[in-house]
Amino acid sequence: MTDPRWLDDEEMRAWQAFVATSALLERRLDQQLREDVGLSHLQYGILARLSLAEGGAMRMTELADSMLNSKSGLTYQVSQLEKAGLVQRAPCTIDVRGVYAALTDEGRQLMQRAAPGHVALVRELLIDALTRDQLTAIADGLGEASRRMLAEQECAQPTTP
Amino acid sequence: MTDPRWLDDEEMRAWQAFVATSALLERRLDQQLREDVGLSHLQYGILARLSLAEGGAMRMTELADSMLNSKSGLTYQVSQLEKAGLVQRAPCTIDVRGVYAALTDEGRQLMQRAAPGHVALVRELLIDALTRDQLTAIADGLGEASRRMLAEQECAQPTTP
DNA sequence: CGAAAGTTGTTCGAATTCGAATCACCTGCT
DNA sequence: AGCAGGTGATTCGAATTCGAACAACTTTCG
Repeated sequence: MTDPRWLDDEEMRAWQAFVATSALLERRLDQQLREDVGLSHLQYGILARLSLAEGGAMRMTELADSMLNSKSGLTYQVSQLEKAGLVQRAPCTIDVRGVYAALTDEGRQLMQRAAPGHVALVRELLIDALTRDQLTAIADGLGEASRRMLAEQECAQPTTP
Repeated sequence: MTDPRWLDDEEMRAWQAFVATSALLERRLDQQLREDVGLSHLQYGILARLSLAEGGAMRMTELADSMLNSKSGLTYQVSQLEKAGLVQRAPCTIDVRGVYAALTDEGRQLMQRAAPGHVALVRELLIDALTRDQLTAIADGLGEASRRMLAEQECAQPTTP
């Protein structure tokens, strides 16, 4: 536990830019989605993930894992979305404990209304601020970073003495 | 409001990498700080910001603006930090309404204990996953993006007819 | 001066988050 | 079969978040 390598100027610049962008972007996207279609960014994320899934439905845990969220947080949000008629729960036949969250027609329609504006804002605030080279560097670099974190997460090997 | 330019593969790859990294990193840093020194990432951020300030003190609004946080959120967190003895409020002599949040000795000491581990984790999870070129691209690209968002924010020109 | 308008920080209520505990159920092993 | 341990989803309480409303003060300008 010696003195760790501090961040040099360039590293600090990258780190601060990353944190600032992350915070500002999250706030803006959330705000726009709210006044646009009445969804939080997280709720949009859930619906978006479901849109991509086979049949517009996923098991709760699978959905929770694919999002940032904890399982209890997902239970709450899916309940909210269900109240709003955008998602419907369905029992799982293979495993009685299991629950599917399935996109409703209304949910799909809302996504079609929400997506263009959302994508446009992502483009305006982030993508269009980047050169093509920067875009590639970010895709590669952050892709690698997130892959590492995800891989680490799955190594929960129990050491049973 | 025609069909907006969708994201192409490369853009999508960058966007997803960014979102994933942002979420995973935030979670990990928060978790480590909590078990290391009992601070949330936000609280650490507040103390870090104060450390850099002249005399270890800042006005509440200035502090709130420099962080992501809303003013009410800051009031809450500073109260928490004050309870923990890491920060102390002080009245502002120039403006009676004003309040300074000032780092205490204890707060400064805690930061000295917290910083090395925090920096080490930032390095491990993000910095060390990037090549030097990627680091520079991120610093430049995301720096530009965050600068644009901040600039936009300050243009709240009232249109008084 | 002195009223109108803007700032500053806090308080309030509602919504959201998390982790721990819980209950019901599946799986593997003997 | 039957038990031990693991898994899936929910519920609960505590902590945190936000925006709107507020009170106190400052600034601006006629």
